[in-house]
Amino acid sequence: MCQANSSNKDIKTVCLEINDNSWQPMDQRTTPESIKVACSNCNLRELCMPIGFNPEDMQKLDEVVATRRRVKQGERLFSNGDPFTSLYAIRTGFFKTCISSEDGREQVTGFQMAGEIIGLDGIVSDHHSCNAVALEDADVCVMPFANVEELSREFPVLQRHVHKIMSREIVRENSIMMLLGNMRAEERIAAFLLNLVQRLHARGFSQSEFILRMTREEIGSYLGMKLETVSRTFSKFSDDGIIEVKQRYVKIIEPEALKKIFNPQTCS
Amino acid sequence: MCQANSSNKDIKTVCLEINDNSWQPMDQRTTPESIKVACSNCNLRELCMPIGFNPEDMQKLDEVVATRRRVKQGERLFSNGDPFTSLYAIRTGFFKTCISSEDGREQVTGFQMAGEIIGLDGIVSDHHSCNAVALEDADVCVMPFANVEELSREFPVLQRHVHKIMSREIVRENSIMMLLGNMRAEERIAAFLLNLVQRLHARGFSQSEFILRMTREEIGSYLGMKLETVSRTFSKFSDDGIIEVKQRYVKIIEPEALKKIFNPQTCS
DNA sequence: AAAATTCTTTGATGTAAATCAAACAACTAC
DNA sequence: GTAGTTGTTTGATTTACATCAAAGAATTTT
Repeated sequence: MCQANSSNKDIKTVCLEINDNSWQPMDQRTTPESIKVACSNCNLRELCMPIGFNPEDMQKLDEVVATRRRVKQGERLFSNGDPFTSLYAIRTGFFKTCISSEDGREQVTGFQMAGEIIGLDGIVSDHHSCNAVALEDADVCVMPFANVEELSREFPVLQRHVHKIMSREIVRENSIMMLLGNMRAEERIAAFLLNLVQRLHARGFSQSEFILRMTREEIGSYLGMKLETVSRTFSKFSDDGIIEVKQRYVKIIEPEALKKIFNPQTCS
Repeated sequence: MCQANSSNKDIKTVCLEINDNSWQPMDQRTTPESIKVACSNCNLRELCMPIGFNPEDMQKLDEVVATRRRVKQGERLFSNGDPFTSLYAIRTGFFKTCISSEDGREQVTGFQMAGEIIGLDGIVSDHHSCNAVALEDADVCVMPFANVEELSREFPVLQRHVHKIMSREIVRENSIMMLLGNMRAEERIAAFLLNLVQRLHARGFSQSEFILRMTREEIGSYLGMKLETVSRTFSKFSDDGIIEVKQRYVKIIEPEALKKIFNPQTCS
């Protein structure tokens, strides 16, 4: 979730800004695990919580979050088969969710960043059906699903919000199906980059440059292609002057060109 | 949704059985549109509604369904861009949902049969983001989403049920992503056939034979392959003695062989 | 019943992406 | 700092599936 603005120095700065929790009351600063935190004064509130609450309702809404949990890079927030108890709101960090077939093939089903909700897969069977892996050190708000449901019954605006989050995930996956079923490698990569930069921009990062949190292999798994093809496509875009790539650093030079590749129709 | 048991004659018989509504009270028999119907005495209740209601609660639950609506083969229940108002429970018939990119490429995102819920895509933006097309004459229960949400607040078991339905859809789409991203043509077709027959069997149809409601092209669109490849794969399975195919009629001769193709690991 | 349309099958050929392979860059551990 | 590990790039070759094409069923229209 740390994004470059122009140089390596800037990367660090931005990371500090978003990870820094010194603006929070002392009793909410980071300690080992399980710290009671409040949505009411979280700067990500408008991303993961409904808007339009009056102050006293907002206070009640804080009850939805039980604790906070740190997940180190490479560790799992939950795994396939784990009992489902909670949804998780990402405060900082970056996750991938993935499933694997019995014969070991892995499919990345999504990349999630701050303000996004993770764990919806577990509701249907009371067990998680995917793994959620932190791609960088992360910090999540643990929302026991019983709390979510109870408060949803009390607050229609929260209820609607929960429904929208689930519906959004369904719609997102629909568009991934379109990507996987109908698009060629260049179109997939263009769509991927545009989606990523759009979400990052909504979180206050640059519209043009960022640091990838995932490997070429993980991108390929998400987009249904091999890591070599991901790498070649990046190189191709770079040769064409559409993007600048240096390992995990990406700068979008010609966003319109990317949009045109993704969707030949709408753009000119 | 009408499935053969052994001959064309049987197909008609089964269709009649499931479409026949003479068991219903006179005032609920089919007329042009908008007939009040009750979940409490619907034979699909256990598929689309939560179980474990006591009789008086069940009565209240009937309020979730406002009307019924007939959709003729080829017609749409809703289209991309339509305002979202309701979820639909399929009583009879068979649907596909699909999205299309601006340049006209179509992606089938699902096939839905009796007892399944359709329309969840519309919640997030208050507008539908896909088309729902009847692949055969269909009859759906219209459930205004406002009713669903209101009753959900009153009945936790209904609330949980709605959440599970949405989560199930997310998990289904996850597995389609695995299919599209990692599997070869034969594996996709094997998975498709096994899934279809399993759902049909849960509805009282044969475990081994059925009539496809969709074209080769629609199957291909769902599975990310061309209609010729679908046809060739069917022919291959037929040559191998795994299935019997004659146009839309399919009989599964060797279910274990299909499972083995779908998942080389778990089976023998 | 004939004609038109839609859907399916099968064959021949082409191609985008996978696979195989090797060098190189970056990061981690000692 | 060096060795080992992990991730990335690029080239050569292969392949699964797409594309093109044409004939044959099945269904619908007239």
